[in-house]
Amino acid sequence: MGKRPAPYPEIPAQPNFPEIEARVLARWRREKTFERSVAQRPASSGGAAGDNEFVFYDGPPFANGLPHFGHLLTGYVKDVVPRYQTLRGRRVERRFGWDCHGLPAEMEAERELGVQGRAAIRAYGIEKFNDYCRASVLRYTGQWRKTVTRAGRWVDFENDYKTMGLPYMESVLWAFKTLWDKGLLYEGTRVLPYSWAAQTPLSNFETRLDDSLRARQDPAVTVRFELLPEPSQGGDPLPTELLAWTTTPWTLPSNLAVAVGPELDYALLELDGKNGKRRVILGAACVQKFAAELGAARQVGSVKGRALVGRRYRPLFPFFAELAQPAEGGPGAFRVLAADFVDVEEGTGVVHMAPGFGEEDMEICRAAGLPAPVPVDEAGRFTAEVSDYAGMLVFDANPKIIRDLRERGALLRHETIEHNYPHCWRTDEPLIYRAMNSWYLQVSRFKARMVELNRRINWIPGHVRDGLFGKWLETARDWSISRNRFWGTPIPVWKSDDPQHPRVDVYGGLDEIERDFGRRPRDLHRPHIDEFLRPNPDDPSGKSTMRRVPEVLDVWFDSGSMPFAQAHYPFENREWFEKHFPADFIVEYLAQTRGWFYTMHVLATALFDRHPFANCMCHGVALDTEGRKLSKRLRNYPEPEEVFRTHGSDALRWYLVSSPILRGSDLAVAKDGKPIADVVRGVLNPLWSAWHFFCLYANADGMRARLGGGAEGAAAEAGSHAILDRYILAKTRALVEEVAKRMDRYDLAGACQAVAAHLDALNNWFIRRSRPRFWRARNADGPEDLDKQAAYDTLGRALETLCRTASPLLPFLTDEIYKGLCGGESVHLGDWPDPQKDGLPADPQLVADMDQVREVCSAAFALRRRENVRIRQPLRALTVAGPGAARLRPFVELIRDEVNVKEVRLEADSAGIASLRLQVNARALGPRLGKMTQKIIQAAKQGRWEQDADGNVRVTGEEFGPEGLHLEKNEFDLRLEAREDNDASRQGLQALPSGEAIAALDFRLDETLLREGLARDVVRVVQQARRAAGLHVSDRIRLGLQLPDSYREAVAAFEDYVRENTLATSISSLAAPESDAVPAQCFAAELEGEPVQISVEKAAP
RNA sequence: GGGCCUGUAGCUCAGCUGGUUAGAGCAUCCGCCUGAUAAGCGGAAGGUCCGUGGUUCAAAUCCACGCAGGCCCA
Repeated sequence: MGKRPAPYPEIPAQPNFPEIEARVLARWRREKTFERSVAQRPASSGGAAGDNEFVFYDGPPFANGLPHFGHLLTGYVKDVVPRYQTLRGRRVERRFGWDCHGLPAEMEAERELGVQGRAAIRAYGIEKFNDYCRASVLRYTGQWRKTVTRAGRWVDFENDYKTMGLPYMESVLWAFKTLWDKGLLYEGTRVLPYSWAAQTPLSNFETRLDDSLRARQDPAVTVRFELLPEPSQGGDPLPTELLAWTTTPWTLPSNLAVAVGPELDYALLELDGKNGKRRVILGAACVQKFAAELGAARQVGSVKGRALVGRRYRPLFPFFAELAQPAEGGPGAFRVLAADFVDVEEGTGVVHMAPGFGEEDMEICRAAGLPAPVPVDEAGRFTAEVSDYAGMLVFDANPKIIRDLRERGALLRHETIEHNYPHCWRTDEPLIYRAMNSWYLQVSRFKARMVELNRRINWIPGHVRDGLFGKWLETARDWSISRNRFWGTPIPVWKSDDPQHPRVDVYGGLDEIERDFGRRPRDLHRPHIDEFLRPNPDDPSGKSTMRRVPEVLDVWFDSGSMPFAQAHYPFENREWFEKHFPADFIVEYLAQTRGWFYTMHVLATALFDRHPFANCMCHGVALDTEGRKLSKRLRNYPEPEEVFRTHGSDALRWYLVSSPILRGSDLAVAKDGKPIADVVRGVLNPLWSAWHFFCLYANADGMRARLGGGAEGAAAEAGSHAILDRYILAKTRALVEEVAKRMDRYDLAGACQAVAAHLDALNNWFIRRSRPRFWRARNADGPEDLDKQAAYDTLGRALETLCRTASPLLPFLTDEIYKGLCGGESVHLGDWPDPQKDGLPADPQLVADMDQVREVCSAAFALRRRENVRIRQPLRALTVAGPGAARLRPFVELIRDEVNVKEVRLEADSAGIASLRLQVNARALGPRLGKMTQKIIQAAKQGRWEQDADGNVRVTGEEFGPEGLHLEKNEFDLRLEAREDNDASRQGLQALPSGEAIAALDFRLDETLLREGLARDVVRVVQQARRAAGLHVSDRIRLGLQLPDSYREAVAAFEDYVRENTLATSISSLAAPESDAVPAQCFAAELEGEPVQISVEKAAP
């Protein structure tokens, strides 16, 4: 008999997953699998153009940083969903994008070039600076590509988009111009969060990114503002001062007013000072806080804030003293103003106002006709206007300012407070608030529409729509879109440089610029674009020039433009854009509700009156086990490269995608990566194990599974075991449907759970129960071979379908198995399983029955455990009694084998061993009977009920009257329970959890049963010896045994059994050893404490 | 100060369109099988469902008020 060729790969039981992944990656690259998986799906299904596309937008990462753990998580989701949709037949194009502009790039360039600040950059040369930025932002693209590729993420790097590309930027200009034409842009002066370190204002949402709020210690001072006598009221009887509190002493030199709450009560205190009596005014509710300083003071009156409004005071500093004189009939500076926002929670109820440095200050002061001087330069240093502190960084000036106040007698209290203070997300330096000129998008005008359009978006998790994002939209403010920087899309506005001849031009594209300037920009970046000058057409003298304003656009304007700018819309691809907007799906981390999600929504609403994406998934943040953010500095996370090397990408993918982080919560990642190893153990190994089993036996038998249809037919032909075939195929169908349902809802974790549960059914039920069918010797075309073929067909089909179903979740492993199983093309080029075409029967009843079978077996095992009887010991009989028992008829063989009994009896009547318990269906009963429900539940629990011959059930008891209370059929279930006083002897009883049947195991043993049990014990030790000897599962052996008497007798009585189950061609007795030494070729073991020896010798086949 | 989320077994989390006895995985304990897998399988133990009130015949689930944690906004 010649050796049959192995139809399947010879694979190890313990695979090296990283090695497999490397192989699969090489194959994908060689066979251009990704490209083909996209290309083979038509964009339209024959209906409307593009109707077969699933549109995915890839949020562009900042290009000049390296990919980190968080990117991997997002990347996996960005891969799983498109792979799934591709299987479903959709065309899913995936363009990678690079976010090139903005502060991150500029900061890095400043650092590396040693050029700090705007003035230094101008001196260095804007062109050289920007050239440096351009080169540096693409520095890590290679590393990105490598990591993303290694993670198995399929994305198109060739056809990527870059926000610094000319076409992209031209689309951004178009957006600006379009918004301008709609009247949604304006230029204005406002107080903005300003990063003096980065020398630029930030948008309100940039200050909210990540952990920009950080604890910081600052001085808090309480200062005295000395009121000037009020001649009209005859003057104050004594010198009087207002107390004000601030945590930004450096703004005091710019103080122009103080504000009080008009309706608040203020206390008038009198105290003795060095220079005689004086009076102090502060919020009545705040007096207590200043007990230390004002303890000796007497309250001599109280006054409403309203009454203080208009009073003048002496400026603390001389720098802006001239503003006390009203400019054009206004009231002038250094007066008490009214402001509703003033409260007495913090401070004194009197608020110092520096309109150049506070948003509310500016509003209040502007209403009072006051200017907003800003004596602080771009770098956060005082200007010459404030001569005493000129050149000092404002925070550094605090101590000197406080000292000067003290010397001047203007300081009441100096303390230090720790508070949360916003910091610059790029430089980590504290921000200041500063009046700036800026360009604004008037978001407040279409806020309501954004809220409306948001209702069309499906957010995952759902609460984000009306919660985090919805609430944020409702409070949206105008967006400061300009930055006083260099590396960005230029604001396309040209202004006349002569105010006598004003003119403003806005350009929305290269053609328009060429038309007016006579040449076409080849690069829209500064400084080139700044060189486009022309005479002002509105100036008859011809002397003034149109010059571009210096600002560039906020980088978030770039990324918000991604849906149209990536396609150079509207200059090209008009149709393409229409078909790819809005996106079907995007995913980023939760904080992008302030970033990319938000800016896309703003621009989509303003420009197109549409929502930009239909399904948006927000995931949480990965933290370490201490709850800290993952940081390079702390090295508190498993290195991705290391995980790839040890466990592989599929394990990491599964770990992340199956975790609650996808539902928006945070995930604690253990640095040691143990949970990832658990994925290997719990998911990858079992899947591999099933495949290994298949290969092992199929190769030994030289048989192939027939996958192309007919498996079901083959299963039907086969004998008694075919029910397992039908079961696993029906179970597989249920899996396919469950995973589809989950994936369609973007519940990736749920899909993982379904796959993991299925693996258990496949390995620990179908395969384990089917093993004898794979063991049996071939017998050319006998019934054994038909059954064997059916088993291979079924297992092959189950594996093949499982691979296709799980391929988005485990793209490497499933492709490796699929290729070995089916040959030919990658699993990722196939279709989602179709139960009809793939012959997967729908049989929920069979699946439910099999679940019941497993319950019966579990019950039997529990009974054995209770009685301390090992499973190898055959027992006389298992009885399953109850109305549900008959359904198990087709499974008796299976149960008999699994629980090791000689007979399985199914009986409808369980009266002898079980009693009935009434379980009322409260859901049905409640609406009908209301209050009575609880009493009925009580009665049922106490067994106060009767059943008549027709099966009618009445609960009895005084409260239900003499007749009792009749229950309708749908209002109760009768469940079986083991009877304490059962009439069976030596029987263990265990009710099934379903209550439909009760299992009774007969533990009475006789000589034969005992012997068989011992024979099985012998078989077990022989199997251990086989394994120890390194034999193949199908090798035949000559078996030698040296056993205690009882076992020898058992082997003699069950010799055939022992031979069959150990593949022994002969069994002989070994001579009793003369010493304790074990002969070299023998395997030593113990049976019930007695030493035994076994020799296994490979026999001819 | 306001908003959103979270609070369930030792740990990580399901369940929460109200329905009697609250589940899973991991960890623990006990045991078992073994001609694929000991990186396996089974069984058991483990819970005032954060608290207090309320609605209801019935609350982990709905409502109110708290408490604790996270995030966001003032």
